[in-house]
Amino acid sequence: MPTENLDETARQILDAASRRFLHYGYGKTTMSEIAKDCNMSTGNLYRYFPSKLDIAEMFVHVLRREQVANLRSVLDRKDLKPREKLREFFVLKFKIAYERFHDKPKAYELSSELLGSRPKIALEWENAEGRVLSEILLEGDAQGAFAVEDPPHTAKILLDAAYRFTSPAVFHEGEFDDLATELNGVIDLVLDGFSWRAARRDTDKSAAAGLSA
Amino acid sequence: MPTENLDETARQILDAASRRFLHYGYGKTTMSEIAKDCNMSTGNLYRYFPSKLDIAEMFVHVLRREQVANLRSVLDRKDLKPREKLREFFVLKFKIAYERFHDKPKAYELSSELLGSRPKIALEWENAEGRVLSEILLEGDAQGAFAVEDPPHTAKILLDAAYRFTSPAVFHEGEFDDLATELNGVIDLVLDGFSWRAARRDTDKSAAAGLSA
DNA sequence: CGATTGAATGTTTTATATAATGCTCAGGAA
DNA sequence: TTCCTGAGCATTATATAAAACATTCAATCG
Repeated sequence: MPTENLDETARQILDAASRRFLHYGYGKTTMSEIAKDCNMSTGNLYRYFPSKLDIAEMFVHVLRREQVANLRSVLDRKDLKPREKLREFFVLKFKIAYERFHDKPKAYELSSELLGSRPKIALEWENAEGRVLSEILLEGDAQGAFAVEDPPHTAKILLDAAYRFTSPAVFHEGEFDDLATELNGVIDLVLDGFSWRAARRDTDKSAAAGLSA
Repeated sequence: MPTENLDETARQILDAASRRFLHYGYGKTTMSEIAKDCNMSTGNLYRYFPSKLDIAEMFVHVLRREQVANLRSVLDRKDLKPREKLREFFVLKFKIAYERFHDKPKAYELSSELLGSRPKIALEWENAEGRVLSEILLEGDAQGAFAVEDPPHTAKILLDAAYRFTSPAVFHEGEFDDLATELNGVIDLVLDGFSWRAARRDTDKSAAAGLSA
């Protein structure tokens, strides 16, 4: 469902719907409003999208794609070492989650509404982020910073450990700084875990070398 | 608000209310039903509890106290080493959370309802659990298994890292085993982090010893 | 023939009326 | 004085009617 191969008309519909979703929210925008914005009838909308919910899905799909691209940009930063990339990944993810809840209430409302009816797409998001994280881990592993046997699995573990700072459930006003501090505490601990594993792998290696020698 | 220094009448009210809460849920039990169960008038209930919500608060207070006592029992297990206690603490916490959602829907409904109106009491629960966890950390630190500068702070970090497995938000049928596996993955990583810190502390010590010698 | 329309349809939201409930308090019983 | 009652008030929940809505499709258009 990439947005590139969208019909011109479909894109027009998506744009009109997006504007209304952001401004008024999902529940408060009607199909006839979208149709009127596009100078067409309601019936014609259904030639391009199976339902209103599918328009919403495409809308958040675009949003999430931007966010994942944003996270992926951490991979390209030459100024960061692997461990710093890992931290930056989660700090950025935390910021994105916070802003989604804090500055874009309508987008947040839309996300929740969508996840209520289409729980599966949350898995897609997790997988997309997991893939980026896996690449960070793989790069770090190659450079000796981490000792990761199974990057996708480890990525999942890490996303679990940071879940509190990305779940929209418990953001309260002013908690931002406290949560950011705690997130860094979690990352510190996790990085120390990787240090241990990397050191263990080194000793195992030299032990094996010693045996074979 | 300990339950011990409760008036006889207050306890009677609490018992009657508890039975109805568990069986019918908070919304579906009325003050006059509770009063009838106690052979008294509705007005009299208010001599012992400020409001219906306060009865509910006392009710879940009792439940949570049992759960915290349950978690604390991990501390006394002679057969477990500190690291195993840490793991057992979180596995047990996970099971409790799962069962609360899975087998006792009414109790869960009550918890959510209460947290909606009294967000602060979630902090009390966290603190109570944090205190137990701090003790585990302190004991492990004394035995050299962990290197914990600030047990309460580290406890908070650990509770954050395990948040996903204790938050009621995303339990879905059948997910239990997968989540349990992932929880153990998180604990593995965290324990490796402690191993690293303990090893670092040892080398620091011997370095200092070497200097002073 | 593919693209579009807009009235018709069944469902969901919303507005309104009605009943039930949480809570108070003036007074009564012990 | 202390404990308790229960009718009364204000609020909240439930049931019902009305309006709005998402979706469909036979008919129209280019």
